[in-house]
Amino acid sequence: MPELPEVETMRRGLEKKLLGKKIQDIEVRLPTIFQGDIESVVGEEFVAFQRFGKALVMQLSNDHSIAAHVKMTGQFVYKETKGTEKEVKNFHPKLGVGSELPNKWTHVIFTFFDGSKLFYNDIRKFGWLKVLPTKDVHSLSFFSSLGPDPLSNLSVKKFYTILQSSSAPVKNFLMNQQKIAGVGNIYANDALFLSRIDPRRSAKSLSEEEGKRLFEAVQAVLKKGIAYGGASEINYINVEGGKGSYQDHFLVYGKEDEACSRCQNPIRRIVQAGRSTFFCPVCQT
DNA sequence: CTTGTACCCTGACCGC
DNA sequence: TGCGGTCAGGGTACAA
Repeated sequence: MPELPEVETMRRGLEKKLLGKKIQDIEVRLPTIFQGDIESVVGEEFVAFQRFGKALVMQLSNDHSIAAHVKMTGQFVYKETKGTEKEVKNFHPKLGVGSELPNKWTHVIFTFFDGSKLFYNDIRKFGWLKVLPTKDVHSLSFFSSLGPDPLSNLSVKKFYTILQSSSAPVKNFLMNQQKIAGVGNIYANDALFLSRIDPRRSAKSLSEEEGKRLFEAVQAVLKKGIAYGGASEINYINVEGGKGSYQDHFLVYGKEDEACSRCQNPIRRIVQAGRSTFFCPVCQT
């Protein structure tokens, strides 16, 4: 579920909590999730946290980085040596994580020299963490094939050019990370609703005006998602163990049969590329 | 080249 | 209460 706004919220949380922290130890409980040499980062400190689409790159003081993708259910949670009452309260048990860490879904534990810890939890084990030289990060196939990020290095003109290169349904286009990076199912649905474009239309069929409308809608929903701290629809939580609230502001996502907020006709659900699409068949054309 | 589909995995949910 | 089946979806491998 984590898409650009959730990962950006994570990035900000990691930056706030971990900048300058020195790694004392990394305990890997599930080797399939963690690749690379731990020894090459022990004793180093975090110097920068970047995000590329839905992926994170945590840079260390010795020219190495830890690249990470949390996929569907990964969580980074930071805790001081002794959890304060407030931290425990913020920790949301309904999201599948109890107040005690580590738990059965904790697969990697970072310990810092000041005694604080960072836990990587992942129910479905789809996520990954990789230690590698910083200069090699963008050679990883995942990063090298990533399209531009709609909130940093993408202009409306470039967006339209990329849009014109694909005959796939525009919904699939938005979710294709090779075209643009960071948009997943929730924000793709909401951006198409906001721009009043039918998700079934071919990407290249959009007029210049529609392309501009869609681009602005994509940026708007992503910014709104970040402003609400992301969507905790399934089990996303932030670095401090708290929830986001964008799920309370979905425009169409998950609203099958509910009245369209614009024209009151029922929202319809269809499946595109194996994913649910929610849209208003009357006012999205 | 593009587009579609199965799969990885587990928890939630539904019907019986 | 519990059991089986289905669904959710990011990315990827592979088929068409």
